[in-house]
Amino acid sequence: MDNLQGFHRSCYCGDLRMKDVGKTVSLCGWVQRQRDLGGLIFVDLRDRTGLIQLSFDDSTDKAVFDKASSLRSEYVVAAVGTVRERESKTTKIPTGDIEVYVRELRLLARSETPPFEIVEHSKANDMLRLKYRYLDLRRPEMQQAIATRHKITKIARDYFDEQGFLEIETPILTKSTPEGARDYLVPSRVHPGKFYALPQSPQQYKQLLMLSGFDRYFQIARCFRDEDLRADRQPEFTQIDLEMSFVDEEDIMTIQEGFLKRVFKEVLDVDVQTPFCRMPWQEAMDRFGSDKPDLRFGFELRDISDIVKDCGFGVFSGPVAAGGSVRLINVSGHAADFPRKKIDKLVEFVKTYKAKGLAWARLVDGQMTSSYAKFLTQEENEAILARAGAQDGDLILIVGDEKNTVVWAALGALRCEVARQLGILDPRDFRFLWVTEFPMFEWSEEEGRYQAMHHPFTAPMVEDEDKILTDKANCRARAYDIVLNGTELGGGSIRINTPEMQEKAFQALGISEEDIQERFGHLVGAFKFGAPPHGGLAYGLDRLCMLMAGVPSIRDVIAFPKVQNASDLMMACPDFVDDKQLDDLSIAVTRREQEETEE
RNA sequence: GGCUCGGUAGUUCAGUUGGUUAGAACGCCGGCCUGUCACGCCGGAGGUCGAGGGUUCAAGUCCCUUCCGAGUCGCCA
Repeated sequence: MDNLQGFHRSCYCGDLRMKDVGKTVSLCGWVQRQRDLGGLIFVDLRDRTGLIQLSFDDSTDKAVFDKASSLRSEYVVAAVGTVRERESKTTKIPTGDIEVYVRELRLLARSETPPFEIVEHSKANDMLRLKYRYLDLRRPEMQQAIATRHKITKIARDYFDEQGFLEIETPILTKSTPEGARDYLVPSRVHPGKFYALPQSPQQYKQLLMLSGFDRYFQIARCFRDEDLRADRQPEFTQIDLEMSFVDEEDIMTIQEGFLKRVFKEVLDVDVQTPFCRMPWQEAMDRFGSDKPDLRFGFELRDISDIVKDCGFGVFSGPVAAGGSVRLINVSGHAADFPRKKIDKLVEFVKTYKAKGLAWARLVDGQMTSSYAKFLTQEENEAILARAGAQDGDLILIVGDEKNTVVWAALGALRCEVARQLGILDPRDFRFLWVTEFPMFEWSEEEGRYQAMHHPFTAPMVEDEDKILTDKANCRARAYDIVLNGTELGGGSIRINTPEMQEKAFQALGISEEDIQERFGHLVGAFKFGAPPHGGLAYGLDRLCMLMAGVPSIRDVIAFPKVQNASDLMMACPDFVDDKQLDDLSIAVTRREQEETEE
């Protein structure tokens, strides 16, 4: 085994080109592949910039040649040699016109055969890749994704700095706030029985920073939520978190549009048009069945409750009578893409959203086949088709339910599902949208009370202020989400800045005076000392990176992500700890998973 | 917590109505080879079929339980 003494890298592998022919270069990296042709050896050397071919032949020093002969995949080497034009070129790699004819070779580390090949477009399954994440990260697409993430955070820092924002760190050890997601708790030796919580977001700190006069704050903030995972949800994730004083919604949105425009231009060379489209929450639900609509395609929802409310078909008239609705989407021009079998699958699909079923009509060659038409009058059928704007070749899909939330959820998801199945979603087509005028409150079936839809510090819309106690269902908030292609990229609001309004908001949520003091006393107390009008926003950085990198999961843009049960396969954590540690923390464990019996 | 899908050489997969010694490709090891780049040619090693239990003369295959992974509903102020 050799060492690096006296060796200094002169350049990276992937940067070399024809213009470098004749130069002597010193390179380091991993052996991608060795091809031993007998009297001639080729080695593809890889670093984070790409591949370069090293060559060795009968003019090579015997000891160097023999060392090259012993190289295997993922060995770490350093080489000194001359860049020369290849005898036979390839366009498969950017450095395919040249090679480095090696005169000095150092073997710095051997490698066992890796558990999967370190190649682009790896077919190895997720479990294996995550267990050996350090090897997975060697692959070019992972290197690119992590580099893209770096660029995005770099631009965020530059941009917000230029806009006068201060980056301020807030505590990781903080206070549990039972509203919202479950907290990760952290015990402390010096406080038996008491716990810190890891922050779900720096929300209260950043509002206090506004009160302190910092005016414009931002932070690349790690956040923690002990909830179940999804492709776009990890238990620890990163927000680009920001807050501004003396602003309204427009000020905040304008700043964000500037940021997103710049980040898309500099990272992807994509020009996004500003200002972005804006849409009240109610319109988003009525047209798309979702508060994060994907605007890359149509198939918008249409309400047909008025047409079917008195019809003889209980599946339609029932929901309307019960206060719900019947709505449809027209998968225009795609009836031929959805034969009966595929429609049957769609029926099962909507059932996962609690819809009881899916009525449908296909218009093919002037003929309508339908699951429901025979139960309705000709006038009703014609009215439905007219409402759908139906033409030959269209597929109409209808969901009715006594709860509008079910209709929206089912059809909202269905329009995305059919678009996905049709393959019409272009990942390079970026459609931004601000969703505004969110409801202030949301009815919780589980709790049997209204809960804050955003968080309890969100200001009500000025014209709805008097509804906060009297008409909760129709009280709208000064909250906004930034949505991109069906993904909620971020959200924020104008906050309450007076103790009077904050008290009203807590009252509306049914939080007792005692609870207010105990849980939010610090914030309420602070607001007595002159809080400026303020508001802000937080991006899900991981989601932004995911969409910009064009990958299907935020795991692909996080160096060391966790799997669905929130464990880390590489580090094998969480894990049991010594009784001594528990004793120091005054913690008694009452329930534990089956510990694997070893030996 | 629910639903759906998956787990077979190092890897990616195939494996028929339950029936001989569980196959292929890539990778790996050895040999040969001077222009390869998915190098080529010859030879070789490599399996607790996720785990446990059951049915059966016989289980990778059927049944039950369980573990692990993915997607999703609930959940995510």
